[in-house]
Amino acid sequence: MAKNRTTKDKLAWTAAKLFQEKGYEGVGLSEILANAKVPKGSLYHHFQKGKSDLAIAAADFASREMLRVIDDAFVPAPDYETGLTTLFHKLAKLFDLMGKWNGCPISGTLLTGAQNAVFRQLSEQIFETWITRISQHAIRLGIPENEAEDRATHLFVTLQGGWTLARARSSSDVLRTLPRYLT
Amino acid sequence: MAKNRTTKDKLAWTAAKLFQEKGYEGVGLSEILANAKVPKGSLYHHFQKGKSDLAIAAADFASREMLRVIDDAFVPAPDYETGLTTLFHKLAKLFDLMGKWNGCPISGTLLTGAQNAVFRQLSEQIFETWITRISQHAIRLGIPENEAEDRATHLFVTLQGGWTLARARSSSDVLRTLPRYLT
DNA sequence: TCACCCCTAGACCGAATGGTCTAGGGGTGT
DNA sequence: ACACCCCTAGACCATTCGGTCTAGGGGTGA
Repeated sequence: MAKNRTTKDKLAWTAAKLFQEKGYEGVGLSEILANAKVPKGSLYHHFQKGKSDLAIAAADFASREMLRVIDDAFVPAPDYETGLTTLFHKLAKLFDLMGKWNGCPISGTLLTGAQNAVFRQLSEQIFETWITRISQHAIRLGIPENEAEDRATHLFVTLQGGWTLARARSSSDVLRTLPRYLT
Repeated sequence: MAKNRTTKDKLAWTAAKLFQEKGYEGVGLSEILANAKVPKGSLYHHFQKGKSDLAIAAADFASREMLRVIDDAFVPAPDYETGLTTLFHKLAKLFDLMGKWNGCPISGTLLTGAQNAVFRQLSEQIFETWITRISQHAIRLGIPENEAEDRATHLFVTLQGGWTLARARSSSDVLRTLPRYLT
């Protein structure tokens, strides 16, 4: 987790954490403010549109962190399968650390609540970024180019679904068994 | 979709629909009441604990419908692979019908919002019901018993993740390509 | 040292939230 | 025909929601 150097960062970080736990609609501004120990005036100074701008910043924040985890798993890996297995194990550990409750930071923040074209579009863009990144690692690790995108999508889908099941079960075990299906 | 014979059913059905669209926290009581054309007094007569009881009824409702779709796909299938492919195609069609926005009715209703032990537990129970049902079909269609649970879990995870990606992309295409990974 | 301005601080706002409570309409059993 | 009671109906409640606005603290540049 990054640190809260500035007030703006602190807000984005706190919001990301809370949205992931309870979803966009499930968190009130007052709760975010109280957690970040920042007054309302500061929020609206840094994020003119208020809660929705904050959600975008939070999603961006979370996405960058996810990309970091992906890189950490795949960069040192000798092949795609090893990288992927490491990724799932890393995420299982993360899941446990977060109290076995949190959902996907992106769908929890952007795909919850009323239809919002901007949110939906941003979530799509972020997901494609993840898939592309995984795909690049796959190619680098010897997966044929015409297969890589497909493999990456499969991985993403499995991860997304596995996380949901893990959440319902309150157990990260599923996440650790999933690589079996992807090799 | 079942019909709204009684006021109670109408409420559960309307709530299920709305929770699936916007999540538990994203829907107000007043919106449900207006859509169902039912006064508040009736709601609290049929569901003493109010919104949370309504969510439980809605999830139950949605779960039964999902089981029906699963059966519809697998019962006439000659083998597991065919059944599974039919299931994904049926759900893709459903996804399109619902305006390409709705999420999983269970996670949207129960796994959104603040930590709630009852909701979490119910979601787990419902998901396991689905997996068990799929597993039973698998066995009936010739999958070895010691593999069936595993295959069913894999299917569920793929479905759950695929639906999320379909939602972000506003396209049911992914859902149609997923069976490829499951055979 | 002083003026400037970025940012913090929180009081305040109307609207909407989930929930409670009292009345009364209308179908049913006798 | 009457009494009973299930259910509808919606006014009303405190609380919280997201958002606006004015004041002032405090660091920086000249």
